[in-house]
Amino acid sequence: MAEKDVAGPQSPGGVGNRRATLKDVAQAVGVHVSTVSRALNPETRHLITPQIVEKIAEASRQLGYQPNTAAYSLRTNRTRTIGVLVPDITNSIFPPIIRGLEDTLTPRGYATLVVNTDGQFEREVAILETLFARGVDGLVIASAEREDSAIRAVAARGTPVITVNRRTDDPSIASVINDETEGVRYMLNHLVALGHRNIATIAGNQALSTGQRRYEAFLRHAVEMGLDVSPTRVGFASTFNEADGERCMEELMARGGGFTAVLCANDRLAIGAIMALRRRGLSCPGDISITGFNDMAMVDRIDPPLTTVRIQQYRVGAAAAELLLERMTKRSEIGKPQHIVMPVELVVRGSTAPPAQTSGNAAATRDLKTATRPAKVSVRSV
Amino acid sequence: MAEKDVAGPQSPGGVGNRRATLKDVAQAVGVHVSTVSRALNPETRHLITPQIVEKIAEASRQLGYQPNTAAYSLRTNRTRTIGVLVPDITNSIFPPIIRGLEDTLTPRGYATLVVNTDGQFEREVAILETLFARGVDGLVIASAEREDSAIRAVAARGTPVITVNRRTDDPSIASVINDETEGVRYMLNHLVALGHRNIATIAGNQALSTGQRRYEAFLRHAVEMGLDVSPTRVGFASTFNEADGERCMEELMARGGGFTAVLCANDRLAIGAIMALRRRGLSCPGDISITGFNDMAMVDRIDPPLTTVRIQQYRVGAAAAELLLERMTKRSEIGKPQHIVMPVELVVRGSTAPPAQTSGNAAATRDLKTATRPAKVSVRSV
DNA sequence: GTCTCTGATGCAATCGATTGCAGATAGAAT
DNA sequence: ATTCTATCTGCAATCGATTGCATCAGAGAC
Repeated sequence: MAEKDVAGPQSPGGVGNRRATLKDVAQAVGVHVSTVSRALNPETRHLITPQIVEKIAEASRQLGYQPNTAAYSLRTNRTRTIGVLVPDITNSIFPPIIRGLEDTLTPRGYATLVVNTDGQFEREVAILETLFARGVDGLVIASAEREDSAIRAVAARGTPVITVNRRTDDPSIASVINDETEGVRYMLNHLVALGHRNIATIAGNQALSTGQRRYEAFLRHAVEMGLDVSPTRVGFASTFNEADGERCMEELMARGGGFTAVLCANDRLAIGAIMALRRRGLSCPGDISITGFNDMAMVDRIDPPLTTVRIQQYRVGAAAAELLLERMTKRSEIGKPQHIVMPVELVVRGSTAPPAQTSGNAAATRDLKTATRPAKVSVRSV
Repeated sequence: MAEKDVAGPQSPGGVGNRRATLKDVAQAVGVHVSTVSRALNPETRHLITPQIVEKIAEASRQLGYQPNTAAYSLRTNRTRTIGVLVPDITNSIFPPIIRGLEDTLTPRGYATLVVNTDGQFEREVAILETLFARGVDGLVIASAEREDSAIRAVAARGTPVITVNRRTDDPSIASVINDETEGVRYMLNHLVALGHRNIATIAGNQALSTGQRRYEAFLRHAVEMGLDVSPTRVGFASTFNEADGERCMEELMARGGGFTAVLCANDRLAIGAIMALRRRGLSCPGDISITGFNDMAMVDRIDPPLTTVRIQQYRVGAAAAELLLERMTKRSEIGKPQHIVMPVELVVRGSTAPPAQTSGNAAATRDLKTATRPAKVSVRSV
C-alpha cells in the first residue's frame, strides 16, 4: 500500500524539454553523431575506442537518450513490431496465446500489434493492409482458415509469417498447432474405457484446421476402435460457439439419439450441448456424457466441470514467437515449411461418466481400455 | 467453406517490387511530391486544383500507395499509436475493455500497443519507458494504483493519459470507471431483501480504487441500513484472485462466522470463497450466500451461477478511447480533470438465497426492500 | 626517415513524408 | 496593355538515425 515512487529520468540532461537525440549526445561528448551511433550499437561497438564508448555510454545515460524509433525504422526499414491476428481477443482461448507471444517477443525488443478479425475475411484483408502500412516485421496469425489466400499473399510478399493454433492447408506456411489427433484419441479412449459404445460428435467448422483435424481423428479412431460412426451421429457447427453447440445437440437428439456420449470439437460447443441437454430435462453426465477440447479458463468450474483436452496455449504462443524470430533473422528459411505440433493432455472431470444403461460392465471396459494405448491423464481438483 | 480469395494490390504499379512512395506517385502524375502530399491529405486538399487531386488519387490507387508510417512519424512526431497497460490480458475482465478501446481507436487510424504489467510497479515503469521510446501519442492505463507516481510522471511529461476501470487518487488524471458505490448498494439491498442481516465482506486490495471504493461503499451503506459491520466480518484480499478469496473466507469462518452472506469485492474472490465453503462441507447458497462483482465471462455458468454486479467492460473501454481522443486533439484540456462513471447493474443468479435460519420472514424482508431505493435488476437465464 | 598499412573517426547521403516560403500563372482591375 | 491579386504548385529544409566511403593519425616496416 506504500506509494509507488519512481526516480525515472524524465528530462534529465540539459536539452530543454526535448528528448535527447544522437546529436545531443555527440555534442556532449565532442564526437560525431556517427561515432555515437556506432558506440551505442553492440554490432558496431568494436569499431570505436573503448574509452570513447564509455564516455558516450555515460553521456547518453546522463541525457536519458532513447533512440527515435521512427528514424530507425525509416532508415532501416524495420519496425521491431509484430502483427498478431486473432479472431477475437474476448474468446478466452486467445489471451494466453498472446501472452506467450508477448513474453517471448518483448525481451527481444519487439512489440506486438494485436488486432481482431472477428473471423471475417474482409476485415482480415483490411487489417493486413493496415499492418503493412505500419511496416510490421512479421506476422502471427491465429485466425487462419485452411484455404487462406490473404496469408498466401502475405507470404508471397516476403513477410515472415506463422500461423498459430490453426494451420493452412498450404504446407509452406509455418505453423505451431496442438496435437488434435492425439487429443481426440485420448478422449475416445476415455469414453470407451467408461463403457460408451455409441458416441456422437459435434464437429467444428471444417474450413478451419482445428475443426477438420479433430473430426477426421474422430472418424479414424472411432473406426479403429470398432465404433459405429453413422452420419446421423455427427453434427457440424459452423461457429465454434455455445449457440451452435446447442443447435447441433438439438439436431442430434432430434435424429433419434441412441448415443450415450458426445465428443465436441471444443469447450464452447460442449457448453452449448450441455445447455441443450438441460433444456430437454436431461442431465450430464447422468444421461449423456459430454466432452470438450481446449481446456479454456473456467471450464473446471462450470456445472458439471468439463472433461476436456488441455492444450498448451501459452507455450504454443511462445513457440510461435521463437519460430518467427528465427525466420526473421535467417531469411533464407522463409520458404522452408516448418511445423510444430504441441502435445496435449486429457483432463477428466465431471462431465463424463459410465453410460446409464451399461451398469458396470467392468470387464469389457477394462479390455477395451488396454487394447488401445493409454492416454496421459491428469485430473484437476475441482 | 469456399476458398477465401483476394485480389489485393500486392505490387500493382510499375515501381519494381518496392512499395510506392509519394515520389512515385508524383512522377506518375508529373507533379511535385509536395503537391501529392497535399492532395492526399484531406486537411490540405483544398489547396490543390480538383482535377489534379483526382489524377493524384487515381495514380496513388493504381500504384497501391500507402504512406510510410515511419516517415510520417519522424516528421510530425506523431505515431497514431496508443499504449495500453493492463495487469494481465489473461484476466478475462480486460479483453472486453481492450476491444472497446480498439474498436473505437482503429477506425480513427490509431493502433494500440497492449502490454501486461502483472501488477508489478517496476514492470510498469520499464514498459512506460519502452512505450515512450516508441513515441505513443497517448496512454490508457488499466493497471493504475491509487498512488501511482509513474502515471503522474507521464502526465507531467505532457502525454495524454487516462485510466480505465480504476482511478488514481490524483483527480487531475482523467478516468473512466464503474459505479462501484451503486453496485455495492444494489447488492446489499438484494441481500437484505432476501432476509440477510449478518453480512460479511471480502474486500479487495485497498491500494486500488476498485478495492477501496467497494469497501467504503460497503461500510457506508451497511451502516445506513442498520447492519452490523464489526471488523471480524471483514477480510482483506491483496490480490483479487481465487486463492486470496479462499484464504479470506477461511479466515472469516475461523473467526467464528455468524454471518449468512458474504459480499466479495470481485468475482474471482467470490469463486475462491465458494471453494473454501465447499471444502468445509458447506453449500452456497444453502448455508451461505456469496456475491461477486464484475460479471466476468462464464460466471453465469459456474456452480452455483454467481449473483454479481455487471459492469460495462466494453463500453468503459470505448468511452475511455473517446475521452482520450478528445484530449489528444484539444491539448488545452490536458490539465482539466475529467471523470466518467459508468452505471452498473445487479445480476441475480443462484449464489444468493434467503438465509437458512430465517425461514421466510417475508414481511420484514418486504419492508426493508422498499425502505431502500430499488436497484435496476436483470436476471440472466442460465 | 619515409612509406605503408591499419584502425578509428568524420563526412555526407539516405530513408519518405511534411510544410513554410517563394515563385508562377491565371484572371481581374485599371 | 500593364499591374495586381489570388490561387496554385514547386523548392528545399527538416525530422533522427544508419552506413559506405573518405580521411587521418599513429604504428610498424624497410
